[in-house]
Amino acid sequence: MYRKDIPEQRKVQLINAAFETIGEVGLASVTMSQVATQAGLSTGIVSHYFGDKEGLLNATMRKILRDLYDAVATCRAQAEDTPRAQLQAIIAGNFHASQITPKAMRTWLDFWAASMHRPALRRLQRVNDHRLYTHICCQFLRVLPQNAARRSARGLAAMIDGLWLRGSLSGDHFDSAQACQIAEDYVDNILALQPHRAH
Amino acid sequence: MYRKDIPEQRKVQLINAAFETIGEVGLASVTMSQVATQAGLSTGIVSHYFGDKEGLLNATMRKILRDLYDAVATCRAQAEDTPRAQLQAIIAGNFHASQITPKAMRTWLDFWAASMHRPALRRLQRVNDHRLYTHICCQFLRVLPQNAARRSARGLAAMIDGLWLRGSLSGDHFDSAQACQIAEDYVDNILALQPHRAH
Amino acid sequence: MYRKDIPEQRKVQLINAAFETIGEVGLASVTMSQVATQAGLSTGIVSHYFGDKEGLLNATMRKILRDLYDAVATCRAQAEDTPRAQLQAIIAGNFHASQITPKAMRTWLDFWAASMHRPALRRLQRVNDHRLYTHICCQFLRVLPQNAARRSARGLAAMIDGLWLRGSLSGDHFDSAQACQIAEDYVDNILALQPHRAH
Amino acid sequence: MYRKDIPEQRKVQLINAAFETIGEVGLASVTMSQVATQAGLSTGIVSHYFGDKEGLLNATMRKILRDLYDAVATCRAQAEDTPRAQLQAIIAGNFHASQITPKAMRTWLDFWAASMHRPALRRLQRVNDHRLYTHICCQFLRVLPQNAARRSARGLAAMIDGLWLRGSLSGDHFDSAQACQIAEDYVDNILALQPHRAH
DNA sequence: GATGAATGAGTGTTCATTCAT
DNA sequence: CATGAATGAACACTCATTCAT
Repeated sequence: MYRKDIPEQRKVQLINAAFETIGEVGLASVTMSQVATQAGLSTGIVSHYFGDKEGLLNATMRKILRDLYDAVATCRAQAEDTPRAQLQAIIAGNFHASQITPKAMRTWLDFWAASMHRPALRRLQRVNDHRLYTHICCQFLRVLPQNAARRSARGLAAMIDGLWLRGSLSGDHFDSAQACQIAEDYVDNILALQPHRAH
Repeated sequence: MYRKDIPEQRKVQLINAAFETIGEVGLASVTMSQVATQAGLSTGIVSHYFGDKEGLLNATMRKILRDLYDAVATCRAQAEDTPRAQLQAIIAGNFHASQITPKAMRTWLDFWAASMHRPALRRLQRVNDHRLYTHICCQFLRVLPQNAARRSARGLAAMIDGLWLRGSLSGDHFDSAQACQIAEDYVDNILALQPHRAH
Repeated sequence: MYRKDIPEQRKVQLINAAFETIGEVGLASVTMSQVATQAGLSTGIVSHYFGDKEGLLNATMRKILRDLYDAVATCRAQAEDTPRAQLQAIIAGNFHASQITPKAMRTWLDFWAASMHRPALRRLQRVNDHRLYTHICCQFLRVLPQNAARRSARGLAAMIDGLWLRGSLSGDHFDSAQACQIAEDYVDNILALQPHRAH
Repeated sequence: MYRKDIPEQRKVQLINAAFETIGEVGLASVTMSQVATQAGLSTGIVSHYFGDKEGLLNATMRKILRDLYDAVATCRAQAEDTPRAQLQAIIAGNFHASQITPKAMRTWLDFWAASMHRPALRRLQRVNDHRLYTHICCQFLRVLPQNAARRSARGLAAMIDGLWLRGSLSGDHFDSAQACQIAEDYVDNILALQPHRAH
């Protein structure tokens, strides 16, 4: 059991190194040697554990998605179980401190663009996208009819991604509070216009 | 005048070829030979006209931004000069048929990601981003106080980019009408909640 | 006759441009476009007049050798016809102002090295080398027995080329007076040791 | 210790291959593939060990200079410690069998010409040139006043380089004995004219 | 005669991948 | 298990040369 965990540790080590390195130099210019060096390991080890470069990138993207999922899940667990609170938690989770560092945002965007051309990444990306939509939609369905809920969910998901996308361009500081405020206003406007079916 | 236009023709030819090829294989894997072949020209010609690969990519991105600008400008010119109509025109322009083909959307996203790591592209991207925000903000300012106008402009810009970003993932069909609907609802909700300073 | 001289003018123009450009960037990195630009002409013209690059380089080397020959011939014509005076004139001609500019020295050396690998240039170089030796030898033969004259001629020719070679390395300033002094001392020592057969 | 020496072996292997190949085709036309093939290795390995072409050329020039230094040092070690014997040893070392093969001479000259345009090579060349001068000057200073010693040192250094330079042009055979004779005569003439301060 | 747009072979260099140790 | 030396295909880019105008 002790020895069996070494491989797993190596993988984690390499995935973290990949995340760091991609954040620094970009997905387009990252090399396997850079990742190995960052991890303090030898060049051959990457192929040894992940087969090839694509394997490492897939694993890295999975880690990133999981981190986002965890951030959102933590926020939601701490929030009340009302639609408004849950939606605010989802928003807050997506703009969680761990998700809005320049490095994280650049990496995110790099993977998003890469997923256009790499089927394996695309599948991961789609699952994730759909999850955000579904979670939002579930909450809206508690207070809106289906069509309105779906439209609102699409709108909120787009707004979250759009705020993040535009923020990624600025470079150093992402105004998380402002982003949350704008997204929450959107939610509040929608809820305010509804007949009082909920809470 | 006849001879002097040949270079310009070649440049356009190559930029179009670059756009096509990037749309097919992605910015990360496009090669200069591929572009040259697509343009029906020899490999050396690209460096001859654009200096190097970066020069061609910059020119290609400029073309893409100009195309979007033209689409938006055309829509706005055909709309009435009320805030609501102009905002709808901006939305419609951003989801214009020429902008939502899978190829165009993939290319857009590729360039966005690349602009994180290439200063020249970043500058272009920033100018463009700011322009969308400014145009929207101008219209909101006609009916909203400054702070509200700014917040709404950020929200709408984010929503437009987010709808487009999420749509780029789907692959084949982008539901332009639905996207417009969601963005217009956002605008209408904002305008509806305002004291009746405008129309 | 007027029109027939235009081609000749063009050739001279191009050869001068080649000399200038090689002096600046070196024989190894000079391109035909650079030469054409320096001459204020089009790129195609070089092949038109000289066939190919090698043709231009051969012509350029010929010009350089002729310039040196002229410098030496001028000096010799102005000197008395004694062995010592003639040898001093040969020395002076080789270190003539036109021959010891950094540009001229670099170009010289570049052509010398190139002549190791290009038969056409090698032939030119050999003719020139032999001419320096012969001229010197002729003068020594007036005062020395054949063997001694030959040895001395080889020595003086080597010293002249060596002074020039070592001077070419310094970069900006070649101490012409010092070089002449050293070479003349060599001549004087040889003549001083001889039985007084001459003057 | 066994594994650590492999890189060093490869470097030596590649430097030798570079020397051989440059001797055959010239510095101007040598390609990295040619060197790699000559060394029996793959093309990528050169960049792996020397960074780029310039790195390999610098290393190759260093090797050449070191070889000359060793040849001179060996000759001097075997000679008596009198000025005349030491100067003869320096002359002999410069015309040592290993230094006067056509290949070696061509390569030398190629590097000398290249050093005009490449700062890194120029530095090496200057150090080497100065060393020859200094060694000679030290010996002359034992029997001549400072000014005369310096002038004589410049003369002898020039003569050595000039003999070698002119010899490089001949192609196949360099008459080492004749070259030594001429240079030694120069030394003897200088020493003979001196008041009898030395041996 | 003269142009300069176009070619395409050839270069240095990078890097994922392999495999003997 | 792990290493890192070695590979070689692929790339961007250069430039002498050609040829339609």
